[in-house]
Amino acid sequence: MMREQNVYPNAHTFAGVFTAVLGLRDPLGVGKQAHSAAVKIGGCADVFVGTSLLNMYCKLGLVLVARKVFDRMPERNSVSWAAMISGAFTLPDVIDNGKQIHCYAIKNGGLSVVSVGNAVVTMYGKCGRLDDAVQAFELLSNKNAISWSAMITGFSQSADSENALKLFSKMHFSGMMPSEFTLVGVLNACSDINAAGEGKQVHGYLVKLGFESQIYIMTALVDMYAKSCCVADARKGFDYLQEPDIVLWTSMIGGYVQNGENEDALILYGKMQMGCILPNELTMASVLKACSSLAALEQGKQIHARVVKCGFGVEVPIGSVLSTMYSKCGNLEDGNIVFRRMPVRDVVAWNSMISGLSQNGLGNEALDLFEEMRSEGTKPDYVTFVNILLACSHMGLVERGWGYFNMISNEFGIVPRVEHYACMVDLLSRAGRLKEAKEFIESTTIDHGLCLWRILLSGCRNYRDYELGAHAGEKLMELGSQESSAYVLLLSIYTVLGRREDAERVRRMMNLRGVNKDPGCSWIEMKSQVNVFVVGDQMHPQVKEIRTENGSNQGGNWANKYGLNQRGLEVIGARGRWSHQFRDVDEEPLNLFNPQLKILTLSLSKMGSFINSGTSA
DNA sequence: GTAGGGTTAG
Repeated sequence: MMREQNVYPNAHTFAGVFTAVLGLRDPLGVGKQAHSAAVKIGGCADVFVGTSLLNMYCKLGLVLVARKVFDRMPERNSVSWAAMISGAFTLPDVIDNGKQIHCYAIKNGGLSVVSVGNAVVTMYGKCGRLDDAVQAFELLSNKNAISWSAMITGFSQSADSENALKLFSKMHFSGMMPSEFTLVGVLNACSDINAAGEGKQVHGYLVKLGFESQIYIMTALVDMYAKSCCVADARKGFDYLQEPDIVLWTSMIGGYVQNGENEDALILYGKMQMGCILPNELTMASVLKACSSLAALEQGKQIHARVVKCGFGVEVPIGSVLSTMYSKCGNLEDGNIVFRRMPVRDVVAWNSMISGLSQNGLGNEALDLFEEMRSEGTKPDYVTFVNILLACSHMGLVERGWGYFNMISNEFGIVPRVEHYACMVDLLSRAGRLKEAKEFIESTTIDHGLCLWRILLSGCRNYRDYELGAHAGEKLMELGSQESSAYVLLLSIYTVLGRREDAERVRRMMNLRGVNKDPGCSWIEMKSQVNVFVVGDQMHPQVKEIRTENGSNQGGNWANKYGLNQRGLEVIGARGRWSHQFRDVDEEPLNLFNPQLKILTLSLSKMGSFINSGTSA
């Protein structure tokens, strides 16, 4: 408005602008614009303006940029120094210095001032020093809502959600009214432990207090429902607010992705673009993940183009998901290019590329990359080992697999998870060492529910070990499995063995437990069209070519091009699996009226037009 | 003093 009225800003106007942008939702873009405008009129030479600018960059986490500004300042005052110093602290510095300041405050009676005490609680909470935070919290003689919120948020941010909830209930009974900050902390705690029940109670409570139109609260609420697998409830919350901001859009899109509703995620993204809402890096990461899960290469490329247009680059997290997206679509070269171009590669980025290689059948390369990762000093995490063990599994490297399995705890001090045990059972089963796999399952004390037996069962199917298969199948039934494939397999085993009574028992159990047989299906995108294949499917217009040309050894045949195997059902890459959803057990009459399939094909075509219209602009 | 993200999976 000021500029509309032809009043030109002077240097000091910009100082105000730099401070004001920090309150915006997407401060960096506006801040950078203001920065270059200020440079044009030479405003940054002013100590006051320069200090506001470096303060802005510090608050946005861009300490190096702030340092550049600082170094170029012709004049600095105590505020500039303070801003630069506080911006440059790293976490260990903060803890050490925070402790000193804490002592200083105690000595000088500062803690009797509640705001100082609250700051201490917040500081310890943010650093994950919960014991210290609790101590500081309990020492507060007169706690206000901020004190309670600080402590609750501290718990929930340090993944101690149970204590967050306990403290919230204590706060409630003490008669203290919660603020929006309290409720955001509590909702995050609920989503962290998947406590939809508690989350709903908090939801009811906050409606009573009239907080439901507050955008921070609604975002936390949407996230809570999405993380508790109540994506429809999340959507209700999203629709409730008339003007969702980019964070709320991103939460909802991400909520769909987390729940595997990738088509809905892309449709919502299309809608967002129609509303001319600008995405940010986090939005793009979620949307790309949706493309990656769908193996929708064309959509993914378009969104990649948009990422470039927005100037987002291939930093974490976009780089990781882009690399995954290309690898999952069988385009390892581009996946690798993205990976190599990432300026900083964290453990997730390495994991992406390792899994890309292993999924495409390049297990040795995956293991080499793991070594490269270690030599570059990146510490592997538990996902790294899942990928490594899967690579061993694909190549049948049993002994090396054992080596890596032991390495998890021995060399890296990571407690092996169910996933690692599952990989080992998979590795042993695929290698035909079924007895060993069974002994491994029986020897472990880890709480694996059903999954290890299920993996062994499919291994037994591949090697036609009926006896062991029946054992695994019975275990699954005994443990109350709801999965149709286990029952179907067990049924066919007993049929083959002629054990009619047992077969009949399995059938009765299926009816009793209401286990349904869903046909397996896969899909692949070719030239912007999604081809869906269902078990026993003869409906594809080119099904003849798909079925007959496959199996012949001519180079570049349909099998390689379309990634279909002989049965024409399972989507496989040229050198391995990709985009494969369900594997079928026995041939089942085809149900093309399965509502899920309809949704899949229809929504993909719809969303194509949304996205095209969005990116061609 | 508050909200959203990427890597695994039979």
